[in-house]
Amino acid sequence: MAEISFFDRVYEVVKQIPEGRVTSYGAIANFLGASGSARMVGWAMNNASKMEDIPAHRVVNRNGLLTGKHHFPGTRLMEQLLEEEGIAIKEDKIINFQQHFWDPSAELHEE
DNA sequence: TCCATGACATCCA
DNA sequence: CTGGATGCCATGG
Repeated sequence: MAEISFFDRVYEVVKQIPEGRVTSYGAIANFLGASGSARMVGWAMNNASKMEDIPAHRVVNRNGLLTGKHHFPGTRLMEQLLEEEGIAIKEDKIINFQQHFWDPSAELHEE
């Protein structure tokens, strides 16, 4: 019965990421109150890869590095999508990552 | 129940 | 900078 999994939490947050913005796995994990379980966030994204409503390309690691680009179909799809939103990519990492960074715990709030 | 894996984060050499 | 090791939590076999 509608048991809310950790993934669902991640999906909700990721889906709320505005365009031209990005966030980190740790930030989401932290927002969920599970700082350290950032792996779960990434894993959730793996499952989210099949979700069309999950802009996983807006989720990167804390370095702003496109660690998950290898999981996208194609080689440059992730960075391409980000560039489409106005985010510059250099060497698989986001330029001015801090500038595009979107902190859910700062912009969002508990349900 | 135990073991292995995972799109991370952080520390140390 | 690179590589190895540890922690953290959840899922699957």
